[in-house]
Formats: sequence, structure tokens, C-alpha cells
Amino acid sequence: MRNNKTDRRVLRTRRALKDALMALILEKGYDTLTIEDITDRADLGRTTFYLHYKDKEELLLESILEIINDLVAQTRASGEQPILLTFQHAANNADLYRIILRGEGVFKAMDRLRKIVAQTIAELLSEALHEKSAKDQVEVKPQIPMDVFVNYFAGSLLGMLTWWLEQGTPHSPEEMTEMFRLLFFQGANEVLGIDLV
Amino acid sequence: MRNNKTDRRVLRTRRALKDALMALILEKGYDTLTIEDITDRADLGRTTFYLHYKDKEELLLESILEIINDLVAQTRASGEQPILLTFQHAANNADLYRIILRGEGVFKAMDRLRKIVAQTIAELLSEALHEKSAKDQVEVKPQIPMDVFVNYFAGSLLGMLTWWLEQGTPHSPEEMTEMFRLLFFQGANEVLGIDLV
DNA sequence: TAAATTATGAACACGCAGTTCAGGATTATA
DNA sequence: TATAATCCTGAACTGCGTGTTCATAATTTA
Repeated sequence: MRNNKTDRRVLRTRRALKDALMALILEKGYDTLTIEDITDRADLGRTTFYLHYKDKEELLLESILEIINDLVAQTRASGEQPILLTFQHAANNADLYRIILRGEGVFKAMDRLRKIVAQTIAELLSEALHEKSAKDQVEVKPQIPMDVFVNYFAGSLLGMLTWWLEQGTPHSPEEMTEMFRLLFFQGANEVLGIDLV
Repeated sequence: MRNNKTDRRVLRTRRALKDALMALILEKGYDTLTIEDITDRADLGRTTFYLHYKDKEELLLESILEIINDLVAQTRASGEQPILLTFQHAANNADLYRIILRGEGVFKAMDRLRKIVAQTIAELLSEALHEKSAKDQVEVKPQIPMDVFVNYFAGSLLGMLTWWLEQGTPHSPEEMTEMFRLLFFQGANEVLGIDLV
């Protein structure tokens, strides 16, 4: 009895398929890609594909999760500046991020991403509010529901990321982080210098 | 010589196809839909479809543009409360909006939408800044580039819309507008009651 | 009513998905 | 290093949807 996922052939095959998929997506996009395109590029028989994945999307999803897990690990490790890390990570994997954020093929990926971000922020925020309440001896009460807030954050951040990548990363990750920080925390009125509302 | 688009049969056929598409999307989703599904529902021959549209996406795009144009027209007509109008319009066409914002099928639709919103805001903002400058006899200088700002706005608004629709519109359009207004203009620090940054 | 245009349905070629299966290749392990 | 387990391969097959052609019927405009 051996483990399904430790056989060298299996590892090699899956890596080859993921690499082939990524390379081909950057060359021709995702939608028109066929299974045979992928297996040809990976130098594998078409049948082999189905021994590992149900379809194209399952392969893409696994590839995406690999990248996201990498970001999450980095964030946990360095502990600081998660927003900056995100912009940097996106810059380093710009092509893949474009695919994810555009939702090409697997539109669910964007959803997942937003959920992950929202969830993460919810935890951080919960701590921050707790500390503040303990410190001031007064319960801090946000003016809007928590779930609205965290999803607004996730949407705004991912939206800004998407736009930035589509434009070809016109500003540095540091600049983007600073601008996002200003807009999100200080608000548009402060940033603009006029009170629109 | 007659006009291609005024023949009653043409108008009827296209309307039937659009209606069938919308109905079917709400029933079974977009991706797995076949041309024959659509023409069957519309009581038309499959061949007829190709007399009018290149493929499924072209039909969807025309359908989407119909809705967006409606919103733009309403906004122009009423002149006030564009954000509220947007939330209301989305609520009234929730199913379709979900499709658009998820980017199901035509991911470009989300891009277009963001560009339209960004463009609109850019114009409004330009006026507002001008007025303010003239009034104060001082040039108002935003702290960040205009294009970053307007796209941040568009991304945030559409992100919040998307989330709201996915959740099944848990709050009223008015509430959503107010929360968005608070978050966007006043900023997260003000809303939360603590200074995170 | 006549001419122009559009809708129809059968038929066809094509490409891709997904599966089966027998045989060869590679791997882990005893 | 022998061997049993596992994986890869390629040919073959079914099924489905796409997109096109064409002769004919139906509808519309003028």
C-alpha cells in the first residue's frame, strides 16, 4: 500500500501539467485551451490527464491555490505589512493574478479570494476592536455591520489590484499601498480635499 | 433596399432570443447553455440563431448592454442620487447583475462596467474640483492621481454591489448607499471608531 | 400582388470531451 | 535486485455541440 501522492511519476506529471497550463494561458489565454494542448505541451498522453484531474478547471484551481497559499504563508511568516505584501506578490505573479482576478475560466476563484481576504480581515479587526475596547474601558461600536465592512475592504483591495494589473502596474507596490491606505482609512473627502458628501 | 433592423421578423427573433437567454440563464446558468437550448426556448430554428449572432457571447453582450443603457438613461434623466439609483437598479435586475458582475461567460462585461463607472465619476469629479477651486480662489490638489481615484471608486462600488447581490440583497438599497457613502467618503477609521493606520 | 427578405430543417464536416482497455514503463519495497 | 504494484500510453470509440450549406416555405414590405 503506497500513498497516491508520493509516487515520483505522479508528482512529475502534475507539476508538468500545471507548468504547461500556466505557460499556455500566458500565450493563448485560458478559454480556448484544450486538454490536448496541455498534455502536448507537457509531453504526456491525453489519457494521463484524466488520471489526475476531472477537467481543465480543476487543474487551474489547484494551480491558483498553490500561489495563494504561498502568499498566505509569506504573510504569516513576515507578520507585517500584509497589504504591501499582497501588492508585491501580485507584481511578482502579475500574469497569473490577472487571470485570477479577471475570473477567466473559473469565476469562482475571484469569489474565493474575496472570501479569504474578508475572513482574514475579520479576524484581525476583531482583535483590534477588542484591544481598543479593553484599553478605553468603553465598547467600541462600528457604525456598520462587520460583514459589510470586511467585504467592502476585500472588494476595494481586489478591485484596486485588478485595475493596477490591467494597467501594467503603473505605480510601485509601495505607492499603491500608500494610496490604498489613504483612500480606505482616511476616506475620499480627506484625500480629495473637498467634502463631496 | 430596406433596413436590416426594422423588419418585424428580425425584431421579433432577436427579442425572443434575448428573452430566452435571460430565462435560461436564471434557470440553468450560462456556461452549460447550448445554442439549441436557446432556440428551442425561443421557438426558433437553430439555424436562425446564426443569422443574427456569431455566438452565445454576442447575444449575451447585446442583452447586457440593453440593461446598462437603461441605467445610464435613468441616471441622466433623474440627475440625482446616482449611487442609490445604481443599487436600486441592481436590485430590480438582481439576477442579471449577478451574471454581469461575476463575469460569467463574458468576463469583459465587468471590465466595461468599471470603465463606464470610472469615466462617469471622472467627469463629475472634474466639475466638482473646478467649482471648489473657483470658489476658494485656491487650486484644490488631490493627494493621489485622478485615474487611481476614479478606478478605486468604481472597483469599490462594484465590489460592494457584487457582494450584496451574492448575499441575496440583505439590506435595502438605501442602507447600502448610506454605508457605502460612509465608508468611501469618511473612511474606515471614522466608521470603525478606531485609527488602524 | 410581386419582389425581397427571413425562417426553417435536414444534412454534413469538424473538433473536443471523456472513457475503455491492453500492453509497456517506472517505481517503491522487501 | 527481483517483483508486485502502480502509472503511463495510444488507439479506438461514443457522444455532443458547433458552425455551415442549401433548397424550400413563410412572412414582410412596398
